[in-house]
Amino acid sequence: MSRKTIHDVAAAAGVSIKTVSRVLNDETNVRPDTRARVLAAIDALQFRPSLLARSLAGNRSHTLGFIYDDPSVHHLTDLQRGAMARCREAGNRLLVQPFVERGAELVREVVGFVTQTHLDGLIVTPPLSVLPDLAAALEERGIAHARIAPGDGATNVPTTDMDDVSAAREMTEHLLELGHRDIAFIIGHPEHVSAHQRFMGFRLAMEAHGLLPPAGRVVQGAYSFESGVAAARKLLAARPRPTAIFASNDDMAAGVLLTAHDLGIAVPGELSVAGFDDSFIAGTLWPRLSTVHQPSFDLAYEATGQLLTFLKTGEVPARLRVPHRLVVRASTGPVPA
Amino acid sequence: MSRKTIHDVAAAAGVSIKTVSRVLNDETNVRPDTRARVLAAIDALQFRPSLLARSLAGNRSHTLGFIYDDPSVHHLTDLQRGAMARCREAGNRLLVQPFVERGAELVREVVGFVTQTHLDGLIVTPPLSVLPDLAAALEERGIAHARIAPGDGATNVPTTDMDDVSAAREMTEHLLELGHRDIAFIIGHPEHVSAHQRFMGFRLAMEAHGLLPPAGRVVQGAYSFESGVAAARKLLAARPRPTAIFASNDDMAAGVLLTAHDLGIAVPGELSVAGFDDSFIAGTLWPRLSTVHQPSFDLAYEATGQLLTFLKTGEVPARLRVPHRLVVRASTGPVPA
DNA sequence: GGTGCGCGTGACAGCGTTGTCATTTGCGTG
DNA sequence: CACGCAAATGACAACGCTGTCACGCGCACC
Repeated sequence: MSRKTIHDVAAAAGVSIKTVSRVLNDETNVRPDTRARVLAAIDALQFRPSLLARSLAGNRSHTLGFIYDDPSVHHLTDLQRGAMARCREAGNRLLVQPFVERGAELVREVVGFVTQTHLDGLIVTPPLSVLPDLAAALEERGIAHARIAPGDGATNVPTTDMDDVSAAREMTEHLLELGHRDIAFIIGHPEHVSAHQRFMGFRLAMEAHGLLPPAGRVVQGAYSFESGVAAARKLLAARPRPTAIFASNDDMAAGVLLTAHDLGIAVPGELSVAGFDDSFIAGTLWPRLSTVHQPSFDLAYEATGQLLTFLKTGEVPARLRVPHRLVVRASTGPVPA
Repeated sequence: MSRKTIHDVAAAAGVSIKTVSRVLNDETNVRPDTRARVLAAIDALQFRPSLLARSLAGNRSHTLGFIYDDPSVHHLTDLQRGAMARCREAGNRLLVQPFVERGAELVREVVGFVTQTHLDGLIVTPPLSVLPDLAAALEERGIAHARIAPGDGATNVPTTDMDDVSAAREMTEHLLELGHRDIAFIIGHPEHVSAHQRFMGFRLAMEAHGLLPPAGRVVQGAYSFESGVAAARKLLAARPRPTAIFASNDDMAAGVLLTAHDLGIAVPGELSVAGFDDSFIAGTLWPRLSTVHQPSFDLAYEATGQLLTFLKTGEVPARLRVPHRLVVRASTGPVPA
C-alpha cells in the first residue's frame, strides 16, 4: 500500500506529470479528452495528491490557522465551527491551536506556528485579537490575518465584529421597560474588549434614563460560571437587593441563576436575570435565559471569508459587522411590586 | 522577510545543512561546540524548520488526526483538549476534523484525509470508532489508529474506554438506595454503543433488585437536550409518575430538569434526576446534577498516548480502561413518602 | 506558401527538509 | 610514528508536487 504519486497517474494516463498537475489544479489548456483520461487514471488509482508536497512546491498551503485563548467553551466551539465551515467551502483546511502565553512569548509561539506550518493566514479570535504586540508582530512580518475583534479605529486588517455596545444597551432597555431601575451588572473578563463594551452599553442605557448604576451594583466577573456565582453572592446579599442582574455572558448568568435558586429567590418573580451570548446553555437553564444572540458562528464564518478574499485579491475588505438579536425568554419579567 | 532555511543556518554556523539537521533532530555524533554554534545561528536567525519539508523528506509528519462526529459539545471539547495536551507533550500536532457521512463515503473521506496530509495516525472517537467498515478500511490500509471505544472482544488496535455498564449500574444503585423503585430511563443515541451499555447497566442493577423496568418507563432519546425534553414530557405525563429519571447523559438530564421545573415538579423533592458525563453544564444546572464523571479528557489523553507508543514501538498496548466516578450532587434525593 | 500566434504539452529545476553513504578528523595503540 | 577504528561531518539524492520555460503543432493571415 505504498503511496500513489502523480508519477503513477501520469504513467497510467500516458501523459507527463505536469499535465496531471494541471488537471488537479483545474488549469486551462488541457484538452477535454486528455483531462478525462487523467481523471480516469486518478480514479482508478485512488490517487490523492499530497498536500505537503503541494504546499512546499507552491507557496500556498491552503491552510489557515485559528488561534484562541477563550474561557467560554460554547462561544469558542461555535467560532471554530464557523471558521471550519467556511474553510471547507473554499477547499481549505483549518488548524486550530490554543495559546495561553502573553507578551513576547506569545508572539514567538504564534509566529513559529505560522512559519513552521506555512500557514496562508491566521484567524485571530478574542482576546488574542486585541493584543497590540501580537498585532504589531503579524503586521511586521506580513502575516495575513483576520481579526474577530471590536472594530476600533482605522485598521488595515480585515476585521469582523458585532455591536456589543448596542446589544448591551438593548438588553438594558428591555429591563428598563419592564420597570426595573435598580439593575446590577456583572462585568466580563477585563482582557476582553467586549467586557468593556457591554458595560458601556449598559451605562449608556442607564444614563439615557437619568440613572447611574448605584454603588455596589457593578461587580467584576471573569466570564466564567464560578465568577458569576461569586458575583451573585455579593449582589444578592445586599439589602435592598437589586431587582435585576445583567450578567455580561451566559455562563455568568447561569451562576446567578443557580445562586438565586439556592437562596430561594424566585426568577423572574423577585429577580430578573439577563445574559449575553445565547450560547447552548441559555436554552437549557431554568428559567430559560433572556440573552443577546451573539452570532459566533457567523462571526467566524465571515472573518474566514474575509481572510480568504484578502488572500485572493490582496485587498482589505471593509470592516464587517454581524447583526445580533435580543432574545427574550423567561428569566426576565416585570419589576416586583 | 523571506523564509529562513536550513541553508541560511548552515552558512551562518559554517557547517553543512546535514549537521544543522542533526542538531535539529537531537542526533548523536555532533561535537558539543559544533552543536552550540549551530544553536546560536538558529537563535540569531530565528529559524524555524518547515514541518512540511520535514514531513515530506522523512516519513513522519508528527501529526495525528482526530476525527469525530459527536452531538455533545462538552464531551467533544474535553476529548479534543485531552488529545491536544498529549500531542503537545510529545511534540506532535493534532488535526481535528469532523465527519458526518457514513458508509463508503465516510471511508473514502477519512482515508483521503489521512493520505493527503500524511497523518502518522488517527484518533477515532465515538461513534465513528464503532463503525465496522471504517475499522476494516483502516486495518486494510495499515493506517495506525487508536480507538476511544467500548473494548468489545479481541482487537489488535489500541483501545481506550471507560466502564459504562458499571457506571450506569452504580448510579442506578444510588437511586435504589435512596428508596426509588419506579425509575425511568432515557436511552442515548442508538448509534453510540455507550447508549446500549448504560442501559444495560441500568437493567442489571434493577434486575439485581428483582425489578423490571416497568412498561413505558424506558424512552428512547438521542443524547441531545431536546430529546431529553421530549422524553421527559412523555414520562412526566404518566400517572403515577416515576419517582426518579435516569437520563443517560447530562444534556438530556438538563432537558428533564427544565421540563420538571416547567411542570412545577420539585427536584429532588418529588422527582430525582440523574445524568451521565459530568460535563460542564452538570455543575451549572439547578439543582446541581448528580451524574457520573466521564473522564473525557483522560480518555483522549490516554488514547493519544497509546497511539504514540504504538507508532514508536510497533506494539499494540493493552486495552486501557479509565476510571469513572459517581458524582452525587443535589438532583437526587430520597423517594417521596 | 511563409509567418506569427496561441494552444496543448513536456522537461526540468526548485520547495526545505531527511536518509544514505562517503569522507574526513581525532585519538588510542603497538 | 604509522595504523586502525570510531566519531564527526559533508555531498547528494530523494520526498511529491508546482513554476518556469521551451517546444511542437495547427490555424489564420497577408
